[in-house]
Amino acid sequence: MHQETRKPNADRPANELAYGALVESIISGRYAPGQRLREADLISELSVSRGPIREALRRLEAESLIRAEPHRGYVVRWLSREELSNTYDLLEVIGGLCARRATEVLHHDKAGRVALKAALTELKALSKDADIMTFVEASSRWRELLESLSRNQILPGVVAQLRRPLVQLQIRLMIRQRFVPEMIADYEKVTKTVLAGNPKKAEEAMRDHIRRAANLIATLPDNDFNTRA
Amino acid sequence: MHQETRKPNADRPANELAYGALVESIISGRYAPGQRLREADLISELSVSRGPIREALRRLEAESLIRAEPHRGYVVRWLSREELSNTYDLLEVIGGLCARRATEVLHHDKAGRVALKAALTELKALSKDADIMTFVEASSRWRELLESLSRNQILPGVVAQLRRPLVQLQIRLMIRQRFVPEMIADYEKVTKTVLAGNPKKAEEAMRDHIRRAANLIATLPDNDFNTRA
DNA sequence: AGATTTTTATTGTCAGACAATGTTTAATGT
DNA sequence: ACATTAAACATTGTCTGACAATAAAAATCT
Repeated sequence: MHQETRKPNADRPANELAYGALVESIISGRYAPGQRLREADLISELSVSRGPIREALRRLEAESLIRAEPHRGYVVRWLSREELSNTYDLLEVIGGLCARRATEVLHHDKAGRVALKAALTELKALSKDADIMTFVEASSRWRELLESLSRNQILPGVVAQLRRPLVQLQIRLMIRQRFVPEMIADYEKVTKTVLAGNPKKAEEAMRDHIRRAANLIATLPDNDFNTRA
Repeated sequence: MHQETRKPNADRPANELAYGALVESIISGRYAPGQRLREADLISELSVSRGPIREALRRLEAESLIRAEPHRGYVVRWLSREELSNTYDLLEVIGGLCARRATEVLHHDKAGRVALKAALTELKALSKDADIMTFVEASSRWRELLESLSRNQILPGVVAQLRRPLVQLQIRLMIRQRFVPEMIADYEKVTKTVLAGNPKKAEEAMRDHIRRAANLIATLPDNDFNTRA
């Protein structure tokens, strides 16, 4: 019985496919902030039926990547300047916790120290290539490594959720202005402080770094932000 | 045309109804942690069809109140001791931020100061009545007031999400042992410190309070926690 | 008993229909 | 012409029924 594969696409579950495609489209900026999402469009675009699409949309709503307007559909979420600042306030204290814990853990984790150094080396090597996206990805890997070293199973998810609405802004900033050297210096400083083994200082270094990033992003012009809501 | 109300229940959207009912059942403990949720059961229990139920489940999954097991359904999430500790680490730094910011804001917000004092008074009054649930609700109101005073639009949602999996534990703790006086003393101290106007001290007081709460919950016996995963 | 196949239960997906609601356009009254 | 109201339209929300895909349980064979 070697029939053709039928309508239900067997490669990947339709709901995950829809969810993944939507996340991709949103954080890449292909769906502009404020843009309305119509179920009918998504059906034809993704070739899955309403069920999985609606499930994916609810999921994205819960992660506050999109906002639901009853009987009107969903719109891609748009951060106001204030929300951005609020988000960074949270990221700052959470990042501080992450660095502090990682420092404590690394004290007796040689493999971790090696891995962290490697991530930094990779980051510095990439700073010469001009490609922004690969640099952003590498810096994400550095951050995620630090998060995993902090041995807090909840933290990475919280950080990811807080960061999602603002990665587009970060990328836009990097593309328009070349802050890569400053960022590299920051990553290097945090890494060294963490490896030095003083949790308090590591926490402070990470908080400084995040504050600096916040200040940089705040220099973006008004039309990158939601002024209405 | 005064026909009977048809199948589509017009009172409240079915998806919200399902979501609300499920949240209620989970955080109240009516659905025990680890319990499996079958769509068919939920359909007959809530009298809504699969669509809305599945949307609600996806939403709950995104909020990590339940965990999805592909083709096997969902189970009510169960915190391990480690996850509980991790969660409190996050709540501690976030709570500290909240208290610090609220202190700054209250410096020039008389109405806010009055409201905060009122919330504390209510809390102290309720401490005499034995009803645990109303006390827990009042303490939630106190905390939420402080969150709103902190003027961080993102913070309340993050805190709510982190707290959801552990409120049952909190309630269980309060019912088994009478820590209400200690808690009251804590709330009073934090409130006074916040009103005193020193952000640093307020932050520290709140962090101490949350750490104490974490230590109390950690005294619960093993069978309140998930030992396997 | 242990491994292999069949059965069964449940989730995952699709399609079509209609209800509920919000938006736009047309009709109406002044 | 203008504002108000009513009809038409578009889109989401819900229900139903059917079937596919998968995992767990039961039955079968060696």
